[in-house]
This record gives sequence, structure tokens and C-alpha cells, in this order.
Amino acid sequence: MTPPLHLSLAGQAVDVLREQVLTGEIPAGSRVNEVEVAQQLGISRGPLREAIRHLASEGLLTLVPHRGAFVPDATPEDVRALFELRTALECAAAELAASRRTDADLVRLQDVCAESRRNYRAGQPFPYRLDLAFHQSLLDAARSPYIAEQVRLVQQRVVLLRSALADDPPHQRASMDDHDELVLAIADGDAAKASTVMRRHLSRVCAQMLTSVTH
Amino acid sequence: MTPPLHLSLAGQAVDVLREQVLTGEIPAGSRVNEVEVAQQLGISRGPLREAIRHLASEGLLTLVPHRGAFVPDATPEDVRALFELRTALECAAAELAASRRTDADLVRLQDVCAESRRNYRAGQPFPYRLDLAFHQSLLDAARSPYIAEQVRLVQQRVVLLRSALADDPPHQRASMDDHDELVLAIADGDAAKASTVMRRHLSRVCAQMLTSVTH
DNA sequence: AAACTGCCAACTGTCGACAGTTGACACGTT
DNA sequence: AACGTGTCAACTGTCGACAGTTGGCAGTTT
Repeated sequence: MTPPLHLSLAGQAVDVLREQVLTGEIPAGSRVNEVEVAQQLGISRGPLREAIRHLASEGLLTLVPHRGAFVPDATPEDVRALFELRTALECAAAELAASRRTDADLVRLQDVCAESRRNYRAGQPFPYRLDLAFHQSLLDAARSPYIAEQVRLVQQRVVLLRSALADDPPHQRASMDDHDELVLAIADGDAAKASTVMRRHLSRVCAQMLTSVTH
Repeated sequence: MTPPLHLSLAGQAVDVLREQVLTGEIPAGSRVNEVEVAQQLGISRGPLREAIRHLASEGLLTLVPHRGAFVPDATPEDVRALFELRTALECAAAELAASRRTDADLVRLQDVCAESRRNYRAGQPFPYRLDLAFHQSLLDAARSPYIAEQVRLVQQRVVLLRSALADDPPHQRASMDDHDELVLAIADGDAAKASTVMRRHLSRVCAQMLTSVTH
């Protein structure tokens, strides 16, 4: 018995399209042609349309009436505003995590940080995977499903602005330090400090993104 | 010339359906039949489907594969989690408003509060309209479009849990006091205090909703 | 009487086709 | 040559019909 393995065509199309948009396979600024992509995926326009609207609701596409769907390219203003939202959400998550975390939550956070350190000392770059894992672990510890969901969506939009983020070694090092400091605050149950550190962390990431954005 | 007055059928359907869901014309727990509602609106299933999916993305409907769309009825847990999200967003908005507000923003906030007082003194109930106007004015002063958008969506979901909220006079009085105190903090540019007051305010509102929810 | 089995109606998921709109190109005008 | 106009192809918006799935009901068995 494989219960949810029978995803609808629209659902499959959402996954494929999301991947193509996030990886840049469909470049920023370009349009998504309904008939073309539908043929390409071997489905009808109906389910594809549904998928397009879904991604638009996630902020990964912008719809223009009678024109079609475009993958948005962000201005520096957009980046700033988006990080204000992300800061609001993740600072709250950090506070909640500090006051609700179980010992198991703490262990997981520490594990992720330790693996990042090992990676870094081995001279390898700080993989985005581990950064995501850290923030995900923090969200799990916060136990606030609606906040977690919104953070997921915002993180996706941040990825859309992929601008060679994880390439700057000093930035990587600073991010890892931030993560470590966050874990300490969470371990202490110090919600105020967790929020403060998270705010500084995201402020740094935002600044880094703004420098690497061509405008 | 009326540029955007030619809304698509799907767009119109979204407006009509949203109204029906929020006012309870379509009661919580009930299902939305695609063919029935489509005929009722005089449109085809395509646009209606699109409208349903859109409202689902706003959290006003929940989709069950092969079963249809249902208007969700929330558990106390849901209310708590939703208010954690709302608190994260609106506290951040209050902080931003305190640091960015113009004199015009301040005047508008004060006007809304004054009108609420006048209403209250006249023995009339505190209309939800004025409460919305206050929070909207605060969001305008915060000048953070993404946060504002998310707050709008969350407020909608809160309305969905309409449970005779504005009927308790002591609660109304407390809410107005909170609003006044918020305006003072924002006038002073005291971001920390604005956040604190907003948190207390929403905590009170959440508690009020929980007491009036049958469970 | 309770439980199981098979059928059925209702509904959602999907498809192909038609209609209306948009932006662009070619042509004609000044 | 620059500008305005008319035409057209391409694409989105919409529709009606078909296919697959689900939950419930009737009939049967123990």
C-alpha cells in the first residue's frame, strides 16, 4: 500500500516547475508558455494552469492578465522588504525555540552546527544544505506550524534571488558563528538573546545578498 | 477609460466566494460543490476551480484530493498557532512603524483611535471596522509590503474563526486602551515598547477568542 | 442482527476546442 | 524619416465533455 504516491498531474507539475524555477532552468524575467510547457510535461493545459497559479501564490511567479506568468526578478527594495518579513518570522521562531525546545531539539541543532564546523575545517564550502538544515531544526524546535510554513515560503523566495550567496568564505564563517551563538541562547532558554542574534544574522545575510545583486 | 475593471471570471468568483466564506454564508465544515456553485455563479467549472484553489492558498479552504474543498473549522490549537504567526508579524510591524512613521501616519492613527473613543462614549459597540482601520494604518506606517500582505491574510483567517468577538464590552475597552498605548509608543519612536504592547494586545485578543470558542 | 461484498451515483481530475485579448509587424500618411 | 493605423498571429481565458476515484447503499452471508 502506497497511500499518497498517486499525486495528481497538477501536483507533479508543481514540483517540476518549482524545481525549474528555483534552479534557474527557467531564467528570471522569462515567461512561462502554457501550451509549450504543457506539451513538454505531457499534460493538458488545465493541470499546468493550476500548477502555475499555485506557484504564483507562493511568490515564485507573477501573473499578468492576458500576458502570462513570469518569474520575477527582484529589486534591492524587494530584497530588503522580503528580509523584513523573514526577520519577523525567524526572530519569533528563535524566541519560541528558546522557550520550548526539548533536549532532543537541542541535540539536533548542535549536530548540525558540528557538521558545519567539520565541513569548514576540511576546507570545504559551507553547503546551503546545512544552512537549511539548521533553520529547519530551529523551526521544529519552535513548534509553531503556521510560522514554519511561512518561513518555508519566504526561504523559497530567497533562493529565487540566488546570487552566488554561499561563495564568500568570511560570510560563511560569520554565519556559522551566528548559528553557534543561537544554539547557546536556545540552550539557555534565553528568548531575548535568541531573537537578537537571529536579527543580526539575517541582517548580515541580507546585506551579503544586496552586495552580490547587480543593480 | 477603466483599466482594471475587466476582472476575469475567476477573479470575480474569488471575491464572491471569499465573501460567502467569511460571512459564514457557506458554513464551517461544509463542502464546496464545483458543479453546483459554478452553475450558481453562471460560470464554468474551470474559473471556479481556479477560485477555489486561490482561496485554499489563502487558508480559507482546505483541499482534500478526490473529495473537494471544505471550509475549515479550527481547533484551539489552530487558534493559538495562528496567533503566534500574527504576533510575529504585527509586533515587527509595530516596531517598524515606530521607527518609520511620518507625522501624517501618526495623525491617521490618532484619528482612528479618537473615532473609536467617540463611538464608545456614545454607548455604541466598538465596530470591527475601526479595529481593522487601526491595524491597517499601523501597517501603512510600517512600510513593509510583504509583512502587510501576510498580516492581511492572517487577519482573514482570524475572521474565519468569527466567534462573536466584538461583543464583550470590557474586551472592547481593553482593546482601545491597547491601541492608544500603541500610538503613544509609535509617537515616541519607541520600537521596543510598541512591540511589547502589540504582543500584549494580541495575547488578549487570542485569549478572548479562545474563551468564546466552543470546544 | 452484524459484517462483508459488490454495485452505483456523485463528484473531482483531465482533456481538447473555441473565444477574446494583446503585442507586434507591416503598411500608409504626414 | 517619424508617426499613426490596421491587420494578424500567438497566447490566455473559458467552456463542455469524458475518465477515474470515492463514499454510500443494497443485497447477501453467517
